Amino acid sequence: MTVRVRFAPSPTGNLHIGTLRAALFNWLFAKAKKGTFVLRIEDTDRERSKPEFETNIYDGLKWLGFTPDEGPLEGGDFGPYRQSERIEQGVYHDIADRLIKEGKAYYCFLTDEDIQREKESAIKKGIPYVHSRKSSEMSESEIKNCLSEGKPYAIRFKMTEDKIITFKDSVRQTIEFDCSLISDFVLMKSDGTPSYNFAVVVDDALMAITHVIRGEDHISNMPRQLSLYEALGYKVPEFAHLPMILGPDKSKLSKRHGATAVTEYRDQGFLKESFMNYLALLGWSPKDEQELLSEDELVSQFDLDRVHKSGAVFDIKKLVWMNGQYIRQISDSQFSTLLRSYLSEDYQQKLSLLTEEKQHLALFSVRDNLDVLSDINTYIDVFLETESDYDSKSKDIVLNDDQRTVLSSFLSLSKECKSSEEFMGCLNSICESLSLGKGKVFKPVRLAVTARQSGPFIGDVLAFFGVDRLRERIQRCL
RNA sequence: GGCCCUAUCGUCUAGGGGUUAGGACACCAGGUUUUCAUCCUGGCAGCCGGGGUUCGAAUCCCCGUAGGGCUACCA
Repeated sequence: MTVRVRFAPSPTGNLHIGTLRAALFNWLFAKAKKGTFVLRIEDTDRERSKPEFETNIYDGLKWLGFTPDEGPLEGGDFGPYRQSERIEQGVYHDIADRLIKEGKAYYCFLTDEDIQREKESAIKKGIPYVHSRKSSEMSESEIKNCLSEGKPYAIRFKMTEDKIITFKDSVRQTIEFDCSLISDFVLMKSDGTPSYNFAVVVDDALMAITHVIRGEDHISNMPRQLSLYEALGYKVPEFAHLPMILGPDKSKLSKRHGATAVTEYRDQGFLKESFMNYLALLGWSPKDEQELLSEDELVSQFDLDRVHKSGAVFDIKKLVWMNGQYIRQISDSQFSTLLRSYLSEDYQQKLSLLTEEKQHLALFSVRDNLDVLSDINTYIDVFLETESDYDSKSKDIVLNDDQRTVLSSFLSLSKECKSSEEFMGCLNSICESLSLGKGKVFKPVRLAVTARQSGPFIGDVLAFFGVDRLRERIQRCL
């Protein structure tokens, strides 16, 4: 049987790290098993679901290349793939009706206040709250009356009592629940939309999902969902519950931690390679100790049996390190194209005025300095600022005698220099002839030439400006 | 409160009866072009606690403790 997995986000917010990691694991599993990766939009929350969030989810998936095999935009044989559209088709309504007829569900006319009162009295008595099931005892004529009066109602599922329900999780071991502790839960809300627990079971079954891979926060829903599978006579899929991704305070990663949309990481200049690689290592580990893994390596090595059980703190520092690794690893042309796209419009404009050679020099001189690609805008300033910008900074430069000596000897020795290598040769020979350490020579040159203490590789900087412009700047400092 | 899950360096993790408990990030020191970096080398640092089982426990079991999740007509 071919594997069918699904990624089922709700468009009630931008795509977040935790959600994306679930997508990644589903996608990796589908690729590894040559299965089908289904995208289902769970937009049953009419209040909070927004089209722009669905777009953001698509943007995030697209960035990493997780193209759904079936989904709202892709289509497929098990559609529609938006729950809102499935509601319109009456999918859930029909099934809920069937459960009522079979006596497995009932109309519930209790108001929020009624339920609140039940809860409070349970707390007072110190016993766990379980829904009272009052409405299920109504006679048929009572029900008809309420219905014809137009009284708002929900449809509740009658939980099996006095039963221990068990399932085997692919990540953990056997987990069991005592059903007598679980309330009759809502199948259809009073607004006619299905609840999460109902919709998820119906859709996973109807979409022939074979493996449900999702966050650990769904474990507590298992007794409800498993009871539904049983009541509906559906085949139960395999379940794998992924550990949570945590913030620095070890609670579930959320906006509180500044957990921004996945697209913001893209916009800052994290590479999709490093983002995917890092995320894969959050909750899963390969057999050997290699940590830098390509997409293909990830796919070929991924398996559910190496998924971890405990939560993992999202460590931006390691992501940054990994991003640097990939920035230095990708091809020159890839680097150049990608990096240019992160340049501000102003810098793009200024850069385009330069020769190819100078553009290349400016872009590649900072490759080792970059953590994220958008950093280019702070580094490249030294190459693109106007002469008057430079002047305003350089006028405060104060040089000592040694530094003046270095600069004058640079002036006389660098006349023939053109390339980065030639300039470095020149600087090194100054070190020797003046018996000075490299820092004593490099520093004043950089200072005089750029009016900065640090910056891109000095050889490239000198080659970029060329002898004439260097001479001009240095003489103004002396 | 009830139910469920989890527990190896600060962080991500390997290891699952006998290991000098391994790697990575971060941090510190040294070396590369005494710039910021990159890169290389070295260092610091860990099995939550208590009981059992066993010749032997970080590893298996139980109990604590801690953290997390769920307890919605959110998903």
